[in-house]
Amino acid sequence: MKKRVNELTGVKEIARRANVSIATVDRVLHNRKGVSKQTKEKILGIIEELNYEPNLLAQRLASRKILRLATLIPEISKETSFWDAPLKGIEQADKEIKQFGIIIDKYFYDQNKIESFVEQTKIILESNPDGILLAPSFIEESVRFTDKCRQLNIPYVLIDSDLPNGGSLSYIGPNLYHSGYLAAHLVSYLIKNGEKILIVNISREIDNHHHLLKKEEGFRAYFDKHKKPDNILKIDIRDTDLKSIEKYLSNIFTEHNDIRIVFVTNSRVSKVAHFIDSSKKDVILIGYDFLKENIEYMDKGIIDFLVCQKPKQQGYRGLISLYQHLAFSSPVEKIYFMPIDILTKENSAFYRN
Amino acid sequence: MKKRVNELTGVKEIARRANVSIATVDRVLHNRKGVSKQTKEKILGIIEELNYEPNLLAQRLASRKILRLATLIPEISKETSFWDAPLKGIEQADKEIKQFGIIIDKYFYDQNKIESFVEQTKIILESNPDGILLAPSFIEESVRFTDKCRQLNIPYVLIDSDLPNGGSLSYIGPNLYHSGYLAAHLVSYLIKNGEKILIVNISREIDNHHHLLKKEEGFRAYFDKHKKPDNILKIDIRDTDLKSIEKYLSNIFTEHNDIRIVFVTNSRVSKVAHFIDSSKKDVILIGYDFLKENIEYMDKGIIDFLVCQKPKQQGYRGLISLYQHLAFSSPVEKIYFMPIDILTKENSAFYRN
DNA sequence: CTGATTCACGGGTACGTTAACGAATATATT
DNA sequence: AATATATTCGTTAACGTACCCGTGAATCAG
Repeated sequence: MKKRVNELTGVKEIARRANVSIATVDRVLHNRKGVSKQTKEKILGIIEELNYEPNLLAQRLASRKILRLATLIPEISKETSFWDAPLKGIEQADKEIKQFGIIIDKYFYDQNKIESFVEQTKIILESNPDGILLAPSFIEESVRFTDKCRQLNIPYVLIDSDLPNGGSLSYIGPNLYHSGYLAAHLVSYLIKNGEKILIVNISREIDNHHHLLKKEEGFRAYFDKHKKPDNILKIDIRDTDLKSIEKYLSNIFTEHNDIRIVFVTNSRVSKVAHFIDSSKKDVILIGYDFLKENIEYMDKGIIDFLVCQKPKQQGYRGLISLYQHLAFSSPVEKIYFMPIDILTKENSAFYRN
Repeated sequence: MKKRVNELTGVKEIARRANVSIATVDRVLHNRKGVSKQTKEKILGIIEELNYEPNLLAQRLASRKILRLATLIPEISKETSFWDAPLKGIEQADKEIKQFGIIIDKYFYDQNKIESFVEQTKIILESNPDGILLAPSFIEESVRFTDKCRQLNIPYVLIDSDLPNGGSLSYIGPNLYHSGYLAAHLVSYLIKNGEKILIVNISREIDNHHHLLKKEEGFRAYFDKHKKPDNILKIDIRDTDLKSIEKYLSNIFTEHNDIRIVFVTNSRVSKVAHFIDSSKKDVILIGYDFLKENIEYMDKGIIDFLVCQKPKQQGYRGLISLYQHLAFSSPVEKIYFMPIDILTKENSAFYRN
């Protein structure tokens, strides 16, 4: 540890070289008006020459601005604990940037109630935040909301699924199509001739369903492009309670006793696992997401593979992106696809969500 | 954006409540001497009460300390570009924390020359850094070096492989055993009865070899615990040039024409891929690391799976840990195992190293 | 009892940046 | 020409913390 040497950087040095006060340098740096063209260019030249970079610490410290960010994601329901992870990411980001003068207000909606979503968006707009992190489950309503945000010049970041209207500061989430494609690729290693594949979609709300269709599309696309297995079955289940699900599954398994691979297009795979487990079927089960209940079935050897896309990171990165954009106007990747992680019994213990 | 409200936090508020000056509060915070027991306790009480957390920005800004960190990793050789990734991580960390008064000096050694390693450690010790990031390829010499560091009270973080003497601030890297175990688990899905597995170790230096043995051990352990495949072959190749490697492989493939799975225990898998490709063998090839040449063979369909452990993150996290420990004495995970990532042709494009 | 030493504490400046406020000069208006 | 208005710039007080230096009081040595 040494004393800091007297470096010749910073606004002070720039001011000295330009024979002006630091206030003038500051004006140029934030290109505010009140500086003659001449001196402005002179200062810009010196900034270039020194390739000055502002001290972020001092910047944030001296800035009396407070940034208020709002997050809107589904509440954690009994049906699925998926949204626990993004929330954790949000909380972590909150903790890290709280000191930097950032206030984060968290809002939640019920994934089964569109009204709750709309209501929360209204509350958020009234609070007039500086930026928004949104998980847009309901497409139409989300489009309306984000259009409004653009009108009001409030930047927003989307996580988990994208919207068709564009204009977000960034999308951070999975490439659904490719995650399905990957799953099919895995399956291609696992399946033998004559065996059947079963695709299982479990979802109540139509909007979320769109999510699943994208994955299914990718899944099928793989087999269209490569050697097609003899038979791909599919079942859509619109109830999310265990009993209904088991009934549907039981039916289709009775009808087809040569199903070898089961691909569940979302995190409800644990419910399918419950059925497979109790009915002692010998199938390979592939599903989505690093949830406690899924991991348990993986450890038991019922679920073979889980595809996962770092939901916690999505929340975390989303907020950090907003913060960096607002505080330092740093560039943000417009589309940030999460990696498509493959989990098995043997690497899940090391996974970082 | 609003003005910051007049909050009553910070040393000033503590000082006000305790009827002392901020200097005294500061003394207590850094528990330096010069404060009577009475007032110290009073101040500590108030700190507790407000659950005061120091403003890290102001802390770093006001601190005249400069932290100097040294990194020592293998240089990027023609033989393998593996160390490019950790270096990138180091550079990224450098960029991010440069402003916080951190100077990072990078040192490199030749993985084929122990002397170069020893020499660099000497230079580093002479420079008397505040912390060290080390990739300890040569075990014995590294132990000697780190023992010295502990004597001198210089904290160090290990990446990529751990050392037996303990005492590091943190180990950040793979769990080699489990990565081999995982690979075997994958293989168990892919292999059919009667087919043979070939393990390929390619390494010149004995020390690095230890790395590979750990993976092999994990790999074999899986099959010891589960149904054992009929035949696991193994070949140790001590030359790293393509020609020698191909000769060895050619021999063993001639001898055994029913090898179905090839498991290469490190990143040199691309050289094996070259052989497989040109000799048109139909085998499943599993190897390590997200290197350009490996990805190319994966895209061509020659390499089926790559196991990868975020080498860039290792460099990045290592430095960040050191920084946080030294600057804020924040707690650091003693062992941080990287996730064991499975890459295939279909998810490698989304991978973040 | 005097001088030196130690102890407990406060004053004040610095870190690099922001931005409110106001001064000085130039230009426009009547 | 006198006044009003714009333009261009400097002074200065923050932001929250670190730490040097100085002061007064208590304690100790001789």
